[in-house]
Amino acid sequence: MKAAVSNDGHGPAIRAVDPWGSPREKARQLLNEEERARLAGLATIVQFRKGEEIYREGQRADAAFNIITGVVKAYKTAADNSKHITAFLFSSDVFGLSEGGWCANSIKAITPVTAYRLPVRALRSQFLNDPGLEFHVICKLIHDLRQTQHHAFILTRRHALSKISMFLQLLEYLQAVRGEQTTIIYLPMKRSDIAEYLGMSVEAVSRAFGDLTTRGIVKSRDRQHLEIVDRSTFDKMVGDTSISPAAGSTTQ
Amino acid sequence: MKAAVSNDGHGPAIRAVDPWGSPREKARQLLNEEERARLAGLATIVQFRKGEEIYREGQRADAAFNIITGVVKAYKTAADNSKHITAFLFSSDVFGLSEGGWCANSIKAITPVTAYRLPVRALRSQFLNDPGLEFHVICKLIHDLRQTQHHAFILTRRHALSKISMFLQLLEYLQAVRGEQTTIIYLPMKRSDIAEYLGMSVEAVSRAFGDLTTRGIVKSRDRQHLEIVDRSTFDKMVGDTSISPAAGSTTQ
DNA sequence: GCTGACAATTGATTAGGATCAATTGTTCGA
DNA sequence: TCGAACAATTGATCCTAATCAATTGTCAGC
Repeated sequence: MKAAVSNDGHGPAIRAVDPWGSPREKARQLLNEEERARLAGLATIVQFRKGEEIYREGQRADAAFNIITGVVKAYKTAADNSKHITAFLFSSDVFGLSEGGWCANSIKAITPVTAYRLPVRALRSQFLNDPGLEFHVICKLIHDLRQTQHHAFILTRRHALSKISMFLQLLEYLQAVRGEQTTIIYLPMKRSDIAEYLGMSVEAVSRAFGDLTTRGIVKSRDRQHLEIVDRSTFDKMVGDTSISPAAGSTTQ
Repeated sequence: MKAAVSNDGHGPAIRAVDPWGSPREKARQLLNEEERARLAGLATIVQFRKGEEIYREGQRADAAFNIITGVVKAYKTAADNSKHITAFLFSSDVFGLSEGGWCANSIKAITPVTAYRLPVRALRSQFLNDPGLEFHVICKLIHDLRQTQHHAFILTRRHALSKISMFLQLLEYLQAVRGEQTTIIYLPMKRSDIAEYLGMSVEAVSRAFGDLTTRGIVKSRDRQHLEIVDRSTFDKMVGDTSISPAAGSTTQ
């Protein structure tokens, strides 16, 4: 299986301020190398096409997935058929871990995706043998909770520019902890996905990107790749009312 | 210790729609009765005055708390000194459970509070003896995650009325799962707390309550107690674009 | 009961985003 | 390569909530 990302925190070029505290980002990955190895035999590799729905909210969850490459969105569908995106998930993120055995979110691939598929039955038996696994689940949950709290905080921002800036900061940060380059921010998702994640209209998203570009704060190669050129102004947009970093991770 | 709330789900008068799936609300309580009993000797009972800060974000977390009576708010302070309230916690809620050993949020009593105080050292040793405890932590985390996701969803609502209605629905629901009456909704927190929780101005909060009253949807005894009199209209305000319920609880 | 500090409401104005509508840009399969 | 379906942008208008400002209401301590 793919080796755990070597960057376990204070890697080379993490420009992005850590909004959630010390980058204990291994938590994002459910398993460490040893456990991955132990589960390797049980896992199969699966592929999904771009746009493919991996599972639907309310469905029986019969397997958990561990993304190898690609990006996925997790969302809930409201009564009026509008969507609320709860998270974007990237390589080595885990999803489908269910408590009750049902999916709380729908999951859809927004790029082609390769992933390890772990049947819950196998996972369950592994749980009985390996008590340390529970600890990793706890870490993963704490990580998700922290992420979701940060998401909620972004959603409280009044201005479109503020939301978009914080979103870019988030993507940059996630690239950093994945050990990827951070000069160019990769936006695999559609503008409408961003809108649904940030609770704003597509038009507002578009205009916010336009503003950032016009003001010379960012420069975009194409729709999906963008670079922050005026860092200090950018930081001001974000940091204006950004949350003060917490040292650790806590439930509540 | 106080016995676990008898209502473990399908109690008598849960009018409120469950926005998060099956009411597996025991998860809110970290410990079951047996475990409470086992920890009883280690716990001390502590009291906090209204307005008292129980601990501050970034502080070392040397104890976890289990609320007996009273209400508490968890919040983060932004750089510009503005506050973002992440959660309101009620009786039998747990807080202060930390992974890294540091608090991620500040906690302040918004009413007089009585709570069990569990030193982390005692808790830690208990963890070694009792493997089932980890499972309860997982349940608690899943519960918190679900709550926070719902909070994020509320924050995406465009209209003040929608946010306030969903907030009232949430309070009503929480009263129901705590086994309290649900005809009158108790609002222990200040308007400014609600504003900080919902990402809106105090004035907007005030006007939204005014609107609901004027339209005859709610009736308020006093600042802190309010009753929903026109249920169908109320449900329409909420359900307009409310999220469809999920059957279970899942991470992502 | 008074009084001062704080909480909540109410009013007027304004700024920002939602919405509607139309255009341009992109992608992918025939 | 072309064209159709979808994605993104741009423009104009409307509407809501933020903001500023002033008033009223509430409560704790004297």
